Amino acid sequence: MSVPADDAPLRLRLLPSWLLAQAALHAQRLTARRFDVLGMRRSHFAVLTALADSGPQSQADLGRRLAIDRSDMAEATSELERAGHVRRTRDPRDRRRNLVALTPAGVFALRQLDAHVSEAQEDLLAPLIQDERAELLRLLTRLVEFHDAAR
Amino acid sequence: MSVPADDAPLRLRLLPSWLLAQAALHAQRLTARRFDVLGMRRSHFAVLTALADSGPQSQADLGRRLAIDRSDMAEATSELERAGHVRRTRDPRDRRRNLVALTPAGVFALRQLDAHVSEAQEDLLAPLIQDERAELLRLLTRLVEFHDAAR
DNA sequence: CAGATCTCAGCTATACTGAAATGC
DNA sequence: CGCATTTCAGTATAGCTGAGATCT
Repeated sequence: MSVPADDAPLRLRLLPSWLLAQAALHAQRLTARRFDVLGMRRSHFAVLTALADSGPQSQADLGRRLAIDRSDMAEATSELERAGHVRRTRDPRDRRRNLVALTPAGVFALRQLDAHVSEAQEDLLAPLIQDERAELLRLLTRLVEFHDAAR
Repeated sequence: MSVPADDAPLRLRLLPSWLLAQAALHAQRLTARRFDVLGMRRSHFAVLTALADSGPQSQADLGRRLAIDRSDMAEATSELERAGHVRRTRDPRDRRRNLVALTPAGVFALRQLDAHVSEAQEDLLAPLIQDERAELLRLLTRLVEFHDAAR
């Protein structure tokens, strides 16, 4: 039985950036499958989640919050609108902005997505016990916050 | 000061797959810059490292070791060959196989890459102390090995 | 005027699939 | 024959850039 993690050169196996890339790839495969079934992608889930969390927002705000590019936000929002999951309206107080808001169908879709995403997390973290999961989250959060701030 | 990690919805901030994606993206930005300067990409570095570690190998073996697709391996190998960093020869004992071997220029390039990659790791892990770095490596390795095995 | 927002066209890297040619 | 290896063409996603139109 020969698998990458066993056979990869030691230099790579000990390289944080390589490990992160491999782990993220596994995570992405686990979630992508589920999003696919519902005809969605990660960015759609992120946008719906942000709207449920903080209410109607402009695309620019969503993009900043979710670290999604303005250009990709425009596309994702269009797709969500076409699917009936969000409504886009001109912000009357600043007519440059699109106010994006959840529709009832969007709320429903998000509930389905949440269930699928939770399953994927369980699959992803299967090899770790509770304390290890918490520690991994803590360390990743520390990394992400540090590098987000340094921009 | 508003940055994604502070403002992102709590559901996302606590989502392992999301955190992994964000962390891997930061890691990738840190390494990509350095590879770019040398006209290389991550797969080139991985291939050179595997060849330095275990000697001449077929593309199929390299692909399995490094979790790089056969198709992408063919392209990366061609690019490395064009740059003079590897030599491709038909394996006389199995003429389906390309034996890929490091050239002196490849050894030299790898030394440069190693230095740049090490810098990037330091930048990436800056917010963590030694014990935390070791723990992160341990947890990521556990994750990756588990999911590699489950294929 | 400078600067923010949105949109669109287009680019690159990465991961992956299908099929053909070749050889075991 | 079935199967492995390499190559090529093509697909999809993600991240990103530049430019133009619109608005503050």
